[in-house]
Amino acid sequence: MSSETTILWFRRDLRLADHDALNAARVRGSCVIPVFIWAPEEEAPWQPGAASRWWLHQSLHALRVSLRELGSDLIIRRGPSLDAIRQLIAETGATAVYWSRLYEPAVIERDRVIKTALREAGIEAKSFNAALLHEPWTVQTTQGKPYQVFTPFYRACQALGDPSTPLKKPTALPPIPALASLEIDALELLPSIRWYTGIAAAWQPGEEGGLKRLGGFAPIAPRYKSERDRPDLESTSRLSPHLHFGEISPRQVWWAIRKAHPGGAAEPYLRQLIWREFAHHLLYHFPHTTSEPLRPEFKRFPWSEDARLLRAWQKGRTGYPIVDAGMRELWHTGWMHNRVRMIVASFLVKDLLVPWQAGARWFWDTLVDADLANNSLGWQWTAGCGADAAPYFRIFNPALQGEKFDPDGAYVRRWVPELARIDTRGLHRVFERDRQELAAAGVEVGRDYPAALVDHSAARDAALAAYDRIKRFE
DNA sequence: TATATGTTGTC
DNA sequence: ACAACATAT
Repeated sequence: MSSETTILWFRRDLRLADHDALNAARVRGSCVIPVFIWAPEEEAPWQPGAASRWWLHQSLHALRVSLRELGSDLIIRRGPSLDAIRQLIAETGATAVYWSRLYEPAVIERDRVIKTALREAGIEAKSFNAALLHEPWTVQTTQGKPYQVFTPFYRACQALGDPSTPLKKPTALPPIPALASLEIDALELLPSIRWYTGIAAAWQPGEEGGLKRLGGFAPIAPRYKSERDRPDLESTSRLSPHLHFGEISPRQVWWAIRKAHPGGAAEPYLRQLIWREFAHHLLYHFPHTTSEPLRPEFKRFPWSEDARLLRAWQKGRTGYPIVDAGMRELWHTGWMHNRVRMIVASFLVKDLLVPWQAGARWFWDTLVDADLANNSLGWQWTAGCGADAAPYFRIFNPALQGEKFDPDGAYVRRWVPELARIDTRGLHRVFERDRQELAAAGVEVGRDYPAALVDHSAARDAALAAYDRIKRFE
């Protein structure tokens, strides 16, 4: 009996369907012991932020309910992870530990140490893929090197063909012996101040919530092609937090979309899944890019460390309506539309000249889908210092972007209600309008809505001049 | 998945 | 007057 006991170590694979490690553990023997170990310090310097912890709390609850429905349970312990695993082995006589791989540098190193220690102790330690269509070392250039440009990476992935079809969720699981477990509340993942009510209203964490979201999105996925850039519409999948926590797998998403649209009408969306793969590829092969620019010349970029500017951006008080709408959507819901992420990021980095790392940190703490791979890629792309980077001179004009992608102003009116009565023409450039006109809509700039933090045209010139300075010494 | 500006074409 | 396009950043 004990020789068949397998510890199933859950981390960010919080689902029961399409779970290779779970499947292998069931095949191996009659006893599977699901465990979650809370050890945030092992992920330093990128331990989960506040929004992620809220999500994790909910997701662990959902996973525990699902496991109990199938006759099993979720044992919850505190780290250090290796100590907790050893303790469980002593308590259960387990002879194997299975888990799903992650790709953050600190986690890779932690897992490597644990795998080695377990094997030296005669335990079968085995990891599985659960998070990616193609793991980072399975895609390489003809030179055998990692990709640094998206399009060739995308083609290489296409050449690898469709992933295997997802595994079904088990209908029953073996019962587990009586073991001590913490309550989820004991992990204190929820903040003492209840700032998360807006987040709770917007999301259903957990496998069921993820599958519901996928089921709702798959039929309308073709809309993604034409409406993806419209934050005032609901045309994106909003699957990112579910994917981050592994509540659904990219294989499940891939096949649900493919089967709903065999003609290829949803290819633009599937291409975005490959961006996610690309981000993990880069994180794995260039692990320093979480904090350092991939292009070294950006190390001497003359950033401004103006805390006042950073704070205004964080609070959504920049005086640029589309930027403020995005930052407030983020604060209230733990999420921001991707087009708006690019706009607010460009504003922070290029208009305010605040280091991209400061923006990445804020996103890390406030996004429910905060993901080290995606976050690092996104910020470096915006700053122009990363792989496949936007050339530095691509500077978003927040007024133009607003007019183009929020043409009716509905997104701004929703998240910046003090501007709700201003007519659409000129809503996105409220700083250019005269006082009387705004007074008629009940707005006094500087009292009801902040004056523009910087003049975009001048800020653009300053950013280009700063870039010119680092370029000259290339 | 950029923008500002200048030139050319069309009415 | 303004769209369409080219080009520099």
